[in-house]
Amino acid sequence: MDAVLVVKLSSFMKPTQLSGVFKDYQLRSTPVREEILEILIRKEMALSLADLKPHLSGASDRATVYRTLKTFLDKGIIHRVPDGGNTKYAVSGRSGLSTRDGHEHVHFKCAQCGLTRCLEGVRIPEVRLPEGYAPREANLLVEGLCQTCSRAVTTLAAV
Amino acid sequence: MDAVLVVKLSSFMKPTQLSGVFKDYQLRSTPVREEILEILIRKEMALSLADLKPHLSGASDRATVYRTLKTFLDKGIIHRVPDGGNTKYAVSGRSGLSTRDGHEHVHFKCAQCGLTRCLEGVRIPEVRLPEGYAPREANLLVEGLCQTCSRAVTTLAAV
DNA sequence: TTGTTTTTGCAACTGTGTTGCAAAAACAAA
DNA sequence: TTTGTTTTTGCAACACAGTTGCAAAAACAA
Ligand SMILES: [Mn+2]
Ligand SMILES: [Mn+2]
Ligand SMILES: [Zn+2]
Ligand SMILES: [Zn+2]
Repeated sequence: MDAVLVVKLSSFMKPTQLSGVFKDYQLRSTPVREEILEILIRKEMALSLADLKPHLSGASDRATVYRTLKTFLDKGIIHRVPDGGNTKYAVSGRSGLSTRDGHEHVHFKCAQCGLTRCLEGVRIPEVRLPEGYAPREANLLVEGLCQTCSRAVTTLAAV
Repeated sequence: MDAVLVVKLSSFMKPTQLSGVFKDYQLRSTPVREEILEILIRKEMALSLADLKPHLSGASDRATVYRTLKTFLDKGIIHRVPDGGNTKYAVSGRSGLSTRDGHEHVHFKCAQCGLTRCLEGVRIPEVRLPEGYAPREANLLVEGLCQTCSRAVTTLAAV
C-alpha cells in the first residue's frame, strides 16, 4: 500500500479517463479491469461477484474477477462492504478516501430490494468500549427500507 | 417465533439443567444439541462451524450442526455474529434477549487472536440517516486488539 | 519490434451452507 | 414397558464462494 494519490472516481468519468486511473495506481490497463471498475462506478451500490457477473461481457474468468477485486482492494480503489450475505465491493467514495483512511461510513442494506449502499455522508459514531479494548476500525451495517422501498410502503398505505 | 420464555443461559449452568432448556423451547433434547449449546455457553465467544468442529465429540454430521444452529437461531437461543469472515454464532446473552428483541450490542473482533466477542454492555448508538431511510436493525463490528492482546503489546513496549 | 513483467484463463481444490431421503432416536400415550 | 407418532440425524449430493499453480497471452517500456 503506497497510494497517496487521491484519484477521484465519479460516475461522470468517461471510459477513456478510466485507463488513466490505472496508470496512477501502477496497474496495467486491461479490458477486464476497465469493465469491472466502470460497473462499480456506474452502479452506485455495493456488488458481490454474483451481482457483478451478469454485467460482465461474457468472457472473464471467476478467478480473474476475484483477483481484480483483490488488486483494487489492495490499492484502495474499492472497499469491502460486508452486508451479511456474500462480500460486496464498492468504489471508495467520490472523495477517493478508503475505509482504512479513517473515512468510515455507514452501510445500508434494504430488506426489500436487497440493495446495499454506502452512506458516505454518515459517519460511524464513536463507541465507548470496556477498559482494555483498543479499537482500530469499525463497520456499521444498518438494515431496513431504502428510500425507494419505504416510499412505496408509504404510498401504498395512503391509498 | 413464539418464545416469550426468557431462559437464562449462563456458563454456571450444569449439563443436567441444559436439557430442561430444550423443553422450554419445545425442542427435543438430543446429545448433539446439548453438546453444541454447552460449547456455545462455555466458550464465551462467537464460534463458526469451523471453530465449533474441534470441540464436537467426533461423530456429528456437518448438516446436523448447521441444522441445529438454524434451529437455535429460530428459537432465539443464539444469534448470528457477522465478523467479516464466516458467520459465527453466540448465545443470546445472559439476559436471554436476542438481537431481534432490540437488545443490539456491539461485537468486537480481535485482529491479533482472532476472537470475536459480544460486548453485551455496549449498545449500538443511534445514527441519523438521510431522509427516507427507514432503519430496522443495526450491526456494529469493531475491530482492534482485545484486552488480552492489547495488554501484551503494552507489556512488550514497557520492556 | 523485442524482451520483460504482469495479467489472464483454466483446472483443480478447499470450505460453507443447503436439501432430499431413509434410518434412528425422542417422546407421549397406553 | 411397549407402542406409535413425530422429530432429528446421518449420508450423499449439490450449488456457490473464494483461492492457487501454472502456462499462454497481453501489456508495456525500451
Ligand atoms: Mn462503503
Ligand atoms: Mn452478540
Ligand atoms: Zn429498497
Ligand atoms: Zn486478542
